[in-house]
Amino acid sequence: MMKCSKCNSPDGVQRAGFIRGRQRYFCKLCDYHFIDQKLPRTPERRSHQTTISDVAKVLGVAPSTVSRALNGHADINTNTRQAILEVARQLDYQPNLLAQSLKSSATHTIGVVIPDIERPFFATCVSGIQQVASEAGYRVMICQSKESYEMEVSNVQALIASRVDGLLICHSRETENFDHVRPAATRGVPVVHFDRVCDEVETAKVILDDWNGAYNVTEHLIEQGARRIAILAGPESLLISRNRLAGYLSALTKHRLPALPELRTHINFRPESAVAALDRWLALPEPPDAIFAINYTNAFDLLVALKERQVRVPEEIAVVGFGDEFMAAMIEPGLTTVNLHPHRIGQQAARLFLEQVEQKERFQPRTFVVSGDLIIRKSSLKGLGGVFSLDI
Amino acid sequence: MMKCSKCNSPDGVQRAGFIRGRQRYFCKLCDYHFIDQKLPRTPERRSHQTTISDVAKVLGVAPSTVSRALNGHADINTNTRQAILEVARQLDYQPNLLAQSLKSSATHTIGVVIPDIERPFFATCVSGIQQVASEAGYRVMICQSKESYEMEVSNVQALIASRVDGLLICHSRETENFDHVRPAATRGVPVVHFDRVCDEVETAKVILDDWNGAYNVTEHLIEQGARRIAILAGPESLLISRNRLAGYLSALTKHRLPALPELRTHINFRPESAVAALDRWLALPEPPDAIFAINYTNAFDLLVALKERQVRVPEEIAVVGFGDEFMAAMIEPGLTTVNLHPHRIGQQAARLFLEQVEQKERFQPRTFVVSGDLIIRKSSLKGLGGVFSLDI
DNA sequence: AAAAATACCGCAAACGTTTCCGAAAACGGT
DNA sequence: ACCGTTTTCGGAAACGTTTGCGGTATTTTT
Repeated sequence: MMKCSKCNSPDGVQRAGFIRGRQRYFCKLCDYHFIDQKLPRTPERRSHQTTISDVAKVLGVAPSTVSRALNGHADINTNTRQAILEVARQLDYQPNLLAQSLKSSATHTIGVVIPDIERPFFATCVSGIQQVASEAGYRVMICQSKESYEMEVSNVQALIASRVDGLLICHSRETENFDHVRPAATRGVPVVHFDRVCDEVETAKVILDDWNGAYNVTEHLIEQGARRIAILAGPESLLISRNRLAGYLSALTKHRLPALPELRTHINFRPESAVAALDRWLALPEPPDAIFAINYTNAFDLLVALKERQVRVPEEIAVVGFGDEFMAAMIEPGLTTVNLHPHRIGQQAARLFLEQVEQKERFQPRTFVVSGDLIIRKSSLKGLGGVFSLDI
Repeated sequence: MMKCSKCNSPDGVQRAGFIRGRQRYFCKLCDYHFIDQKLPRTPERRSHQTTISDVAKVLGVAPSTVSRALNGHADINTNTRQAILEVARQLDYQPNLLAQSLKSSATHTIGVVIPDIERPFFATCVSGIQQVASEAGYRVMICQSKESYEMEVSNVQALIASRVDGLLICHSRETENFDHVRPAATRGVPVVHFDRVCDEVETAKVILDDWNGAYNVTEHLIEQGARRIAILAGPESLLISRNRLAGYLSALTKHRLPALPELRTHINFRPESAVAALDRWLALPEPPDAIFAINYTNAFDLLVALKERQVRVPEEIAVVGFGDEFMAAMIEPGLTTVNLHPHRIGQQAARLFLEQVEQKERFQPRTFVVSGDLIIRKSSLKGLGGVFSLDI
């Protein structure tokens, strides 16, 4: 018969049902329930990681002493500290960051949400973020929304649940509701917006200087002798679209050129729409002599389509884009664009986060503007077309 | 006088030095040390997150009951469970993943180390990894080695310290020692290599089919009528370089073409070296009629240099690259390349990790080969040059 | 009616740190 | 010898979960 695991005798032991598939017993003498075979408390821990307690045990000191020694606390004797450091080195002790994070509720991790890592602009932003972050001892967790509002929200929630120390986000194109980045939703986790920002929530922001970039690029076209400058703008709802349009219009006004409505088209950035707009312009009695595409991929679409249609660039029509990528220099003719410095944008976003961590409640949300540089290549050099050598 | 905080009387209380800047007292009657003003144990917790205990307290049940209810355990009464779920919803309870991870020693995070996120190939790999990972409920932590061995090692260590569940790595160009990815160093964390793998450590690997890709692209050139096919190879030490060279040589042999030593150049992928090699070839009494650049950026360098030198592509010299990127389709003439499917590579690497997690010790490391597809564009269509329309 | 089984839930020990508080010993000045 | 001081260290609680096992009430079976 079964022996009571307390009094160690079989007297008074009776069965008492099953629990989780195992037979249970009851000792009347001891008034004690028990199971036939207990599991060992720690079943041969797989790949044991050295802990503070292990170090402490070797030296016969308390875990708290080891912790203090490792963290450079003052209250520890120099000899003790040396001994502890030595043992820790020998045992290859590595602090468990999870435990540290749980205790301190700081993960030293920042979450980044971007629409698409495959787009060079965002990849470069991430690179900038990561550089600043890793220099400050932060790790980076990256999520892609793939331009979907739902994915964006779920990414934000996942990052918050992972207890990131901060959230750097560039909204998806679909996003119109921003409740998921409000302090209530992020549980007070600092949020920094970059590139596609939103006004509804008071956060630190990094934006690029759309207005000035568009102004400069338009002015450049005018200086090249263009008088009928078309603009291939994006959706009117988009802030970047509005700002770039405004810069373009200001440059026209400044140089006393009329803003012709037939030379302004809003598209959704799709290649087909860009080509369709081009064909409408080419069919005009007086086609444009320059086109400003506010999206860099559309500028490429135009270059290709113009070549197919045997229109000489820049002599007949100059083309400028917005956003300088590797390709802009490689294509023939080289594309004149504004370098948006995505690396700087990322760096700055990360710096704003660090600032916020340091200043805590004292931090005043502010907006940092990263200005672009005009990069002149062949596609816009009407006057001097062909004279310049390839700019690679 | 100071009152003893135990017997609450000033009798027998005497000062007993300072500790951490604060006056200490000693009550002789109680044999008890104390400080003048104790800190409250929990000084108004900032932004309190709802915990299991909070939910438990509301309902007057034990935290363990709440835990079981939320995790769908069997031992909970339906009414109790409903009530707990309801309260958890009301209090917006979100489990603390840090605590869960600490307990289960599983973070549901995988670490990825790549040379450079700004390179489209790697960005796309990451995208593939992330898609598979997030579908399986894993988060992704990304590090860049920037082609530096030291950074790679420190990235690996940081990820291991963060207790990632797995490590997906593409080595830097500098890396020749692989101790940092050995099981001892990664503390048993599963490692999956992709793209740039190493033979020294027994891990799951995902590689691209360099040999076949090179073979196919070379054969394609031969079919187009090329007979003097030059190869712009990479450093001989690189595995990809050797494999692609071997594929190229096999295609030549298969078609009974001689492998001419003067048409083979090993470079370090630098644009200047590519152009220098080209100029040497053009100076030959009998220049090549096709060039296979095993690196896609070098293929672009060649196209640009050939245009500068007024050499017609593909009529005089055909050019093919390796690795299909956005640009290959955009440039004029379109570049014939092998699509390496970086997205699939990433997906497969993530899948191998998931497999390893599932099978645990039973997992047999295996190597998965992702084969490339030949993408034919204008730059190699010698026979039919100009007939095809732009492939965008 | 006693024994056995079931259903449900609580206690407490972990996971690995950090840190508040107090103890003990050593020290120094009357 | 006494008292105040300093130095150094240990105990234990806490961070928020999960989970093995035991207790109790209720139901079912002999």
